[in-house]
Amino acid sequence: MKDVKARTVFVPPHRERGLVDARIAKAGLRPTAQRSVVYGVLLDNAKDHPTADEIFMQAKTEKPEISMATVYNCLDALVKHHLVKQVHLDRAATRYCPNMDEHAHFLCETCGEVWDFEGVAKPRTSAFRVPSGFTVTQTEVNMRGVCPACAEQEVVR
Amino acid sequence: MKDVKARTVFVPPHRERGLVDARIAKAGLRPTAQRSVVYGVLLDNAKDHPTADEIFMQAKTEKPEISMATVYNCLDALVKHHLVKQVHLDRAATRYCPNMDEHAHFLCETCGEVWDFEGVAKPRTSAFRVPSGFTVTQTEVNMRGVCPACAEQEVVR
DNA sequence: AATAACATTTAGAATTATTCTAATTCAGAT
DNA sequence: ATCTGAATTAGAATAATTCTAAATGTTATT
Repeated sequence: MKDVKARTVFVPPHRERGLVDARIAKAGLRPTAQRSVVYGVLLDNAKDHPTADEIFMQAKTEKPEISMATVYNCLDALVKHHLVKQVHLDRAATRYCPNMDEHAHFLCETCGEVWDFEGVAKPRTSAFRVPSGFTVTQTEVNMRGVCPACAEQEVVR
Repeated sequence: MKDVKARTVFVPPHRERGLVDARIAKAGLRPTAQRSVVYGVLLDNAKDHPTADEIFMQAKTEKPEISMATVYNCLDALVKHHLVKQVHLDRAATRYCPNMDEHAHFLCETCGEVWDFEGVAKPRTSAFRVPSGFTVTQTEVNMRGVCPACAEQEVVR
């Protein structure tokens, strides 16, 4: 539904050398070349919520030998170490999100684009009534509807 | 991870004949035999959040000729007509939920059981900050953690 | 009641995302 | 240098879902 933009092979300027590795190390993971590339790609395309396959295609431009299995391995490791979140919006491929701040996801049902909605209620807020005895470690809020651009289109049509 | 209990072929007493069909019709769908069985199975096992496959297996006990494709067709139709919700908790098979009241889902990461948490904030509440221009038609709240039973086990171990 | 038009169901093939496997490579410790 | 365990790799395997084309069922029309 969406294409990852083409890009030259060198590391983008805003992805500072070492910063990515430092974050990976701090999370308790060994910063291998593959993990750095995968996490870097994700940080560069945070707003796109790419799928494993999209990440794979992009990662290959930086590291042509990387394999799909490795992308999955890396993503799993990053998820397990709380650097990345999985987003499950529909039957389609899992999307990945490096924004660990509290936020919701919005899927436009017309164009398929995914958006971040910042500042939703924290899980501990009174808004959520968690029965006693349950321990909640993660909360995912997914919305669906129509984005402004598609709503505009609809009016015109 | 979970088994649908075996059951005899006759329609369970609490699933009143006609009620299921009436609901389907009211939603704007023709109440075919297959749709009634699928929706009926779902209503009977609402708390289980069954997958398409689990629904298929159960539906076969009532209607042995039913096919998997039909189960998917029926579920899609029921979802489209707002009688049933899809639940996307993880990479695994989509689960289906006939409880259309506002509620959240909780996945126990230890036992895989899914629970309904009633009474969460409605999407329009101030808890969710939806940027202007976006129309939200549906909100899904998914939590994960440990359920009371599994927490108990952990202490014992 | 017969027919046409259309929707639904069916079995099985096809697709797609993800996981698994076994061999290889790599990094850090000795 | 060498050992050891972790990470990576290609490709096969699996599992959920979708697609396809034929058959069946339903409704509206005559």
